[in-house]
Amino acid sequence: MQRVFVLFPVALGSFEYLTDLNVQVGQFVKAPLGKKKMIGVVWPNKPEDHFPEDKLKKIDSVLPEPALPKQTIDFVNWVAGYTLAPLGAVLKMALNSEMGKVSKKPLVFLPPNPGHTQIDFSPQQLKAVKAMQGLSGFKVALLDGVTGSGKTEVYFEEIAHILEQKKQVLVLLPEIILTTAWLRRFESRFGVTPALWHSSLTPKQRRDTWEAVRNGSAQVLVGARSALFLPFLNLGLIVVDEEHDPSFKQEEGVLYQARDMAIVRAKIADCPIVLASATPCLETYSHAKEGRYLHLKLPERYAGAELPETRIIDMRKKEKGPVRFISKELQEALADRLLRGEQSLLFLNRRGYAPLMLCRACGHRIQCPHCSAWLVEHKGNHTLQCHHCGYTMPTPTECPQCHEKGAMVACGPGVERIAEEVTTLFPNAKIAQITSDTLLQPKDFEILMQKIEAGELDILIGTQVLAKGHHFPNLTLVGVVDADMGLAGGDLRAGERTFQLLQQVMGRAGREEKKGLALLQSYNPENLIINALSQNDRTTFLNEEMTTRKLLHMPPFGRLASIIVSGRNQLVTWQTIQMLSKKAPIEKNIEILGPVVAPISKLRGKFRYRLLVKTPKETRIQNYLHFWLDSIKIPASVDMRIDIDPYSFF
DNA sequence: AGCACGCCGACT
DNA sequence: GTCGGCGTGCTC
Repeated sequence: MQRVFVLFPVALGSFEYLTDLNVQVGQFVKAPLGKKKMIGVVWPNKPEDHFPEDKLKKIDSVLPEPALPKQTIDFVNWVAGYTLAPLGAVLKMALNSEMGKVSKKPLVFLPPNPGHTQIDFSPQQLKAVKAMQGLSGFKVALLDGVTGSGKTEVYFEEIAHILEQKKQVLVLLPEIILTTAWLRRFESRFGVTPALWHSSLTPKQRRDTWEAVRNGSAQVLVGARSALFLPFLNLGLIVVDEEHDPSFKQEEGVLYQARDMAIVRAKIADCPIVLASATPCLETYSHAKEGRYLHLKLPERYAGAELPETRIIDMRKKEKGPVRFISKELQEALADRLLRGEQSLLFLNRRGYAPLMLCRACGHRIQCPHCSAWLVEHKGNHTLQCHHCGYTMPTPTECPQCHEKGAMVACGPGVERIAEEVTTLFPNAKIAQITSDTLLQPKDFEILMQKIEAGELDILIGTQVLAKGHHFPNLTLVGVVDADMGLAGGDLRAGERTFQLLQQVMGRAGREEKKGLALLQSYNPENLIINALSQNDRTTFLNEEMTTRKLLHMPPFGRLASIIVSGRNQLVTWQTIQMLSKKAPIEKNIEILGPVVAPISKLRGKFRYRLLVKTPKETRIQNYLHFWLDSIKIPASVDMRIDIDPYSFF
């Protein structure tokens, strides 16, 4: 009989068992846990932490499933240690729900052909390709190219290079809905489509893809952030495309930043990692500037296309005629494109018709019953919706408070309202609203893209789903309806996010021979970010932002962790965070900020409060948090979670 | 994460 | 008397 540790895919640590079976670390076993039998993984021993022998249960059986690779085990351990998430919760991300089942007819993944197509590279692209091919072992490279500079083809070349060495490649993309265009490019370069990993795979697809990654038959895998935890056997390259994209930060369950964890994964595999972006995030840019990352620059658009001309429209100036959300200048630019048969894009990052319904008679504002947020009017289906919890109600005809009829007014614009205004201004234009409400499935996206390409649409009006990676050859005008929108709220990354998002959106204009125009409507035209955007001056913005962060010891010049406490009972929840705050150990150079009410103080019926821990860069913030929190008991009705390197301050 | 235990209110 | 609501604590 030997003692072994087993880790299960549930939010717990590893448990000790007895067995007379011959088991190896990484093997899958079935063992009793509570009242149930569960499949877990034999985990490395922790010699210091043994359980009384008479309380140990026995392992039932060893599964014929091949063992989890050692690199995956090391990675799970590392991520749990860094994020302070329960080890088993991290393991869960590395397994699939069908562990132990065998597919009768597994999916077949063909070998991509590295030599399928030869690409004509510009001298700059060629330089980047050569530099990447020179990498050996672990190294981070930032592929820093303006929108339309051909970054994808450059990293495809590195993928081909790694495939020739018979190693596996992982490509992380921010949102899988965008991949149809990407997959087509991959297919034309390599002759086949790669293996895919995302949340809408069927259980069988997950099972088969997982297995194909583990046995090496899937050579290139493209996926969303969770693909990082797949059991690669011989990983030779990771690519993180659009590395600045905020969706790489997982904000539910285990809280982690996939870009940062990808770097750790590459380190464990001792292989290079390429971060690609036109607007690198500040952390990445700073490391590249310091020389810690290889900085590969593609400063020009491919095939001589020029970056769009950009102008700010000062919305403070009063215009004659009716008050509109679309200024005269933007209207004229739209009219001009319609005349020339070119396409336009109007960007507003707000779904629905209006973000607030207000009663003119009594001033009542309609709020979500579960969240501290206004309900958003959606005229399309005559509802009011909460964008935080999904609560929906029919649009009322009278005020719910004072019952005055016809007094409810819509305040502010959403995409639907802009579409309405465009229809009034240009009744003959073919327009489309493009938001996550209208694009429910990848197929919807495909159909839309075909319509755009076929010239069946004149004006696209949409949210950030339009911002990324798309190539619209005939689109020559981008109008940003409210450039100031993202700057409110004052969170650490508001400026950076706005800059990245708007730069990406503006980059959709004029990607081929026709010159593009981008117009930014702003009530704040002197703002540094708006100005940097209008002058296409990324360097000024990044340097200014870096100076500020350095001064405030904010990331990447300091470390942050957020402690979020939530519960249905407001008083108990508040008392809990007060208690936590009072028990924080006093350390030199460590600041505890708060407690504060989270910006959306009530979400899905739970009250939320937050503490922010700020330490110097050199401090291992996890050690401090362990020292502080490990011995503290909090009421079971209150949930506490820790967010290391928080991105959102909700 | 599940699941059971146990303590209070409502109903046959 | 008993059914069942969910707050609390445990799983090697």
